[in-house]
Amino acid sequence: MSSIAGLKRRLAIQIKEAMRDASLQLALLNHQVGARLKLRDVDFDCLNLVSQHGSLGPGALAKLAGLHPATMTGVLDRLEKAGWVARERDPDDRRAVLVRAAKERGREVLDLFDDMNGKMDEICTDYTADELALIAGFLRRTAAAGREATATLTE
Amino acid sequence: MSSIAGLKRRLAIQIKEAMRDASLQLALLNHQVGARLKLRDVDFDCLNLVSQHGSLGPGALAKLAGLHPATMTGVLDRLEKAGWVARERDPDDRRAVLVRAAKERGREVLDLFDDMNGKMDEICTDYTADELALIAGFLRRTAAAGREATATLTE
DNA sequence: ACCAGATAATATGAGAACCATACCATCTTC
DNA sequence: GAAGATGGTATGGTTCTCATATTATCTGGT
Repeated sequence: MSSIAGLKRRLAIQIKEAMRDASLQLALLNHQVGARLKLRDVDFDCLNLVSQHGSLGPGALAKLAGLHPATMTGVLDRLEKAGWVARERDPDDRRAVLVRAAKERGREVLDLFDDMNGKMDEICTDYTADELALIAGFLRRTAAAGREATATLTE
Repeated sequence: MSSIAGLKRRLAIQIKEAMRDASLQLALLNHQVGARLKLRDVDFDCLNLVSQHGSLGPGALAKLAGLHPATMTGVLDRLEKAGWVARERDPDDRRAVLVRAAKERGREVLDLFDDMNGKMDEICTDYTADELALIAGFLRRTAAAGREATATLTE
């Protein structure tokens, strides 16, 4: 009943609930930040993917985001017009296009996340270095799990 | 340079990066799960808000989700038609409407998250009860910070 | 080298979504 | 009870999404 295993099971449930809540809240925060930047949610997600992956084609990006390729054309049109990304021709394949994030506007995003970042820093001060490393590892594993679960669902 | 404070600062940055990555991946996972259920991203978010808050009106829901009230009418029309939520009249205020999540379809969602939940359980087995409690607390504080940061941005 | 088929991206057009405004019903205050 | 506030939704114009078709380029087989 109150075995260690049972306790851990309950804690795992709490973690999943808390992660779900955090995920929802961060999505809503993204929505607000995006709104300030005149960015649609899906556009913001795509911009983040481009930032993360460095440089990739519209097709690959559409696959990652779970969007139709034609939809990605529209997303990139908006992002390019607003100066968030640039389309470059792939030197090795003249059909292909490479999307690159424009570095200049990164500061605007950071400013809007400033409040949230400050709060996260405050929270972090309450933990030891070992504890922070533990949490960082957990979050990285969670992100990886999300990536895999998404891939499983799309294949 | 390699003081404890400096180390902690670097770890805090890593945590913020990992959290941002996890948030993006979970958003993409939500997108895939939603797609299987014929749910738009925004509809899924609203459904989660209703599940979380129990019962509330379209107006309050629109405020939480950062949407225009008229948009929420469309969201609720879709959710109601597909049987995800029910609109009930508020007995105390005949203008008002109360939105309630329909319990029946919860299983469908859980099934689609089954893979992700299993992966999270696996990850959790690698931590002690104390560590899990620490992580759960951190996540709850992160969710709260997100809520506050969003509120600050919308006011 | 050439041709057939595959691949990358985008144009087109139909249907749907989003939201500003207007509107109706009901509540609250004086 | 009247005036204004509030909650929700109908309407209509703009924008977005995506299936399909199109164009340009690449690849493999002969």
